[in-house]
Amino acid sequence: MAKAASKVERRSGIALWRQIADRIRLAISSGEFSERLPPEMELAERFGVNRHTVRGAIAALTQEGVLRAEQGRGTFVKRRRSLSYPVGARTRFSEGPKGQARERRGILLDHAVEPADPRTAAALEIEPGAKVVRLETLSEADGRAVSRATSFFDATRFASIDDIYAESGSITVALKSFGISDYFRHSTQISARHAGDTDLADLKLSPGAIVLVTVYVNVDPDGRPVQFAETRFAADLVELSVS
Amino acid sequence: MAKAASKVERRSGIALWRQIADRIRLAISSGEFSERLPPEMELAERFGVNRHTVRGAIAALTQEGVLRAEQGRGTFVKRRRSLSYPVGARTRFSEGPKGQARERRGILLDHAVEPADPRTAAALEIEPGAKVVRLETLSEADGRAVSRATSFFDATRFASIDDIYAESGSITVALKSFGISDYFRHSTQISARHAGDTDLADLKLSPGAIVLVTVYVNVDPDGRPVQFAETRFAADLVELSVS
DNA sequence: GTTGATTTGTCCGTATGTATA
DNA sequence: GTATACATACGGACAAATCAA
Repeated sequence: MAKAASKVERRSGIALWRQIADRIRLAISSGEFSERLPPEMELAERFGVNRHTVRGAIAALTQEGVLRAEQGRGTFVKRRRSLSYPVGARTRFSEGPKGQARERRGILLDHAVEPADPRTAAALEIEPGAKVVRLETLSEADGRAVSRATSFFDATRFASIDDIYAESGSITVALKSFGISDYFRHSTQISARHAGDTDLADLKLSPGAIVLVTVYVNVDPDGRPVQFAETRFAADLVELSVS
Repeated sequence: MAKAASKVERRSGIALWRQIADRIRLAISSGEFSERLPPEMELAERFGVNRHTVRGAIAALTQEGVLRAEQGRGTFVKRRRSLSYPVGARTRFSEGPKGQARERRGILLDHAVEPADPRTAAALEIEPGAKVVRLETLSEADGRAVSRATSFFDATRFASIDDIYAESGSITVALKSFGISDYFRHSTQISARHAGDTDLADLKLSPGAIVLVTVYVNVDPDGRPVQFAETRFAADLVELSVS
């Protein structure tokens, strides 16, 4: 790839230090800065700004846990392996990040029984307005929040699925207790957008952060829909893998 | 979904008017504002800011082509359908957006023959440093730039593939002229990040925009890799569909 | 061990942009 | 439109830590 042209835009509504922070984060993820960052003066010259402005960007990234600055030595990139989640017919989150054996848990943030909106009803193949259970869940890997999900289940089939999820922290286990020993991913829609307020807070992201959004339906072996859900992944931590 | 909590953050490095512009864009894409925006005063109250700040946000979105303000009548949402691209074993871009029949074309921006870096060599199963053809391409649907791709081909097998792509605007057609009548998607990695400078320019995006990134290998019927590529989609225009 | 070069950390002051009233 | 408060960006200077000659 060509080296990035040093174009930071003024009066764009985004502070220079934040634009530069984003650029540095990008350069790290693209492997341009692998271990150590260039000195502040060099970065300032490259981006065409004052050294203090670069320091602002570095301070933000340090706060974010991306960088670690050491007086007199330099600024270093904190190593953070990216997680790869599989997406396909046999996708289930309990499998977690592919390959990497990691400590993983699901946390129930909130739950409610409510009437299904038209889109949810269509996905679950029930009457619009029929009662559904909504679960708001958070998934952590190695103590780091990686995804936030909103799931819907038919309330007549899966009453009190919230209790079982709260205990087990696993959709797979929860469904098993309702006699669903196996299930399949019917379809997955993938998009990306800026994180909203609640995701920003729950996933501990900084403003402007990106979430990878998957919207999907899981069906039982008979092809009956059991779960309609939207999962939002912190895009700087995970990638999705289709095979 | 719950109504968005009105929390715009100060001293976050992002001007309030831009945060609000992002929120409005989000509300539009989630269908909350489908046709007409609420009055400026109502928005100001909702986000907890001054009316002038909301006007700044609306001005930016109007400039961006998302909104259209009419004197005395209100502010209206310019309709823009989102494109859905399939991802799977039989994925090829010439199929284009699923379902929607649209005018679609591929444009060759640049090409070069160069030694393969280790990652490319591994993906194409050739010796590191062996010559590869690199194609930089842009895809448009209905005259709107939707994706930017960087592709690599083994230069000994696919010499002058650039010429054929430039003529046909299609990878499928180009490969066919080399005797590859059919091919399969071996694997796809999906991630999301802020658009870099060149993508910003080529896809005509505004700073801070998001790209959906797919990295993949296409193989011929014998399982031999033929193409290693990264495609970057404008995230506000497209979603990916795995089935 | 000393010196000098390099690099991050902190202080000053000033000008401009952003947001409110 | 005007006034006020605060955040952003710049420029310079110096202190503190590190490293190598």
